[in-house]
Amino acid sequence: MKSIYRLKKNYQYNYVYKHAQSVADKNFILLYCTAHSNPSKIGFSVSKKYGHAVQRNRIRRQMKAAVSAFAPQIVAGYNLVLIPRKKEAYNYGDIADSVGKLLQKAGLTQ
RNA sequence: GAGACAGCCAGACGGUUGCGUGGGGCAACUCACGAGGAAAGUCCGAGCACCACAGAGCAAGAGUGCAGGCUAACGGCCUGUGGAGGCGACUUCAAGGAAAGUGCAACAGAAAUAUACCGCAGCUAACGCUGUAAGGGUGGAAAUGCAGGGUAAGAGCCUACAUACGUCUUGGCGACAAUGCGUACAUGUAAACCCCACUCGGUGCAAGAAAUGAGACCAAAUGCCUGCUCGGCAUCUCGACAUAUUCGCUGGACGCUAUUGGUAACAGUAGCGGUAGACAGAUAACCGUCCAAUACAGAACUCGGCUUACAGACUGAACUCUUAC
RNA sequence: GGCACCAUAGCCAAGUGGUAAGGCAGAGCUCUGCAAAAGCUCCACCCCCAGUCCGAGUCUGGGUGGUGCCU
Repeated sequence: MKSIYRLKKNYQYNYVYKHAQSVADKNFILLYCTAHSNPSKIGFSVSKKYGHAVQRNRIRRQMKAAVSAFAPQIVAGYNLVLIPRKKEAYNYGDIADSVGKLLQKAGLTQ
């Protein structure tokens, strides 16, 4: 997943947090709001409560891999933030399912 | 069979799809490299940068504390000395000074740095007086322990063996050790203040440098150098969505191997190697084979240590004890 | 990334190395016809592990968790 598809700045994250709509299931929370970005940009936020650095890096990489699988289908003009909910370890199949369902539920896939 | 010491590894190989940095190419694309022994804690020591070149004096504060060596330096390491532990191989210790001074030692106990409650012995008709510190009891600590002599009863009062201190000689670079002689006086606490010796300027890459935009304006004050006195330096403010851009940024007191010197830490010489550099921050997803199995854990300026976390293996010298033959 | 600070009962907290003050809350008892108020009593592994000391909440070292500041 190329870095141009990602949110970079703190103000971008703050904007999403303030203006976002959200959808969630037991695994993830997905925040999204309209923006002038084309294609859409996505950021990942993993809390320190989730675990130490190795665990946080692992869940972030798995989220990136799952999102990049859906990347061609995502509608342009949105900024997204994806946040994990569970504290236990994930397996990749569940992550991919959840992300796909959430994107569909939010109406962001073509 | 049970231990003791030293060291090393931290899954490997392959396939498909992807990520970061750098090189090549007009481009499509392609090639190379891509987290650790602790990257962690930030506990010490340095480099580097700015403050003045890191300064002078005074005061205060902080740290270290057996000896010799190693190191760029260190509070680190090595080899010893002494204490403590272990049958032993061996392990371990913030290990100067209590005779410079001050403070503290609750409760218990007769008495806590000075004493005589019970007791023992002598004298006395008795009250009591004198001598004593064997024994009892309290306490973490009560005038060195134990045996013999000695005595009215006792007591280093005397003697042997220990213990502690002082001192001569000898050995050792030294810490110190051994023998002899003398003494038995000095409670503990410095991880209480303190004394002695040595060391320490401050801030940390969010240090700092360059370039760019806007608005003021050339004056005597402001700021900084940890307190004071000197001495000195710099020179406006704001913004860029509180980390704009580029640099700092990775080749070093570097690593590995061999050899020489050294008990060792380490040092010298020769050869070989090229080893992340991001800025929302790169190692992932799926699968196959081997394996008994994969722990602790993710670089953010860089090194040397220390401390803490850690599954499972492996190696060395053949070191100690016990049992059997 | 760097630099500082804190941790004592459910909550707020005091605490010179020598028995852990106090307030609120909670539980029990007294009082009352029943309550409230009042009074009495109870409620602590001083964050954890080592060390120094005769003796650590306090002193020293290490760890855990939390808080603040630095452009």
